[in-house]
Amino acid sequence: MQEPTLLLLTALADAPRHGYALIQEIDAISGGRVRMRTGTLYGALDRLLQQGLIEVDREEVVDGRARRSYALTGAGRQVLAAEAARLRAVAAEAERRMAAAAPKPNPRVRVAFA
Amino acid sequence: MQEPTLLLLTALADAPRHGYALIQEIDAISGGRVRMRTGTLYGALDRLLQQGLIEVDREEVVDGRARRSYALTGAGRQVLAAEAARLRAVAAEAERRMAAAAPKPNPRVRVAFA
DNA sequence: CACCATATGTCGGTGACCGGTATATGTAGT
DNA sequence: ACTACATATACCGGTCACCGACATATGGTG
Repeated sequence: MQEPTLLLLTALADAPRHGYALIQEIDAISGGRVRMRTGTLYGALDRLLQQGLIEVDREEVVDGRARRSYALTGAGRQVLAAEAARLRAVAAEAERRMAAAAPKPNPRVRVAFA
Repeated sequence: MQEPTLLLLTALADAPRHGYALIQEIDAISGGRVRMRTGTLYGALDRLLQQGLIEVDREEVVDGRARRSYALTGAGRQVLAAEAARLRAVAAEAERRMAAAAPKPNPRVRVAFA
């Protein structure tokens, strides 16, 4: 699972959203860092639908424009939770190791936890 | 940056290591979940060397076997720190949103933190 | 003698992602 | 009236990280 896909699931975690809203939501979540392309989005949506991690919530027509909104499934929620836990673990390990490296520690600076 | 590459940098975060040791280290870090292939490893090492995130630490011959160890550069350390922070942020956002969803909250169960 | 651990490396295939393009309507600016 | 932008969905070709398999070589174990 790559970052765009993860952000997609994250953007669906609190409420169902349609494609274009997901692009904007991911832009906001990432602080403008990730601008999801439509090619990535709809490819990812197809893949996630096929994997059963998301489902079509409803289809409607607003102002003459078709709009299809997607929702996380139970499986999707489980996968997202697992993925989030895994990311936290890897981030923690990376930070722990970087702190453990310290070839020339400054004796005036102490950390509160080991 | 994908997970194998991130784990590679993480495995180098506390001390220099050679290729085969990195495979074992990543196996250990991930709790056996990620078994890095040599194809992935040496490809990633070449890429990271080219990007200046790692460097060759030393080359030696042990028991008739060549051994080349790699070390994180300053740039690599910065990138790893940034990546770790980013992952923690995404994981936190995903968990926050999943908690915020709660369509049918059980009133007997309360969370300690909001 | 076979097998596994150690150790480095190449090569072809796959698949997620990117960038560009296409289509269509409503709104705001000039 | 024309242009540009926001909204909205969708396809397609290219790239590149990763995977799986294979190749090579030595030392230790059953």
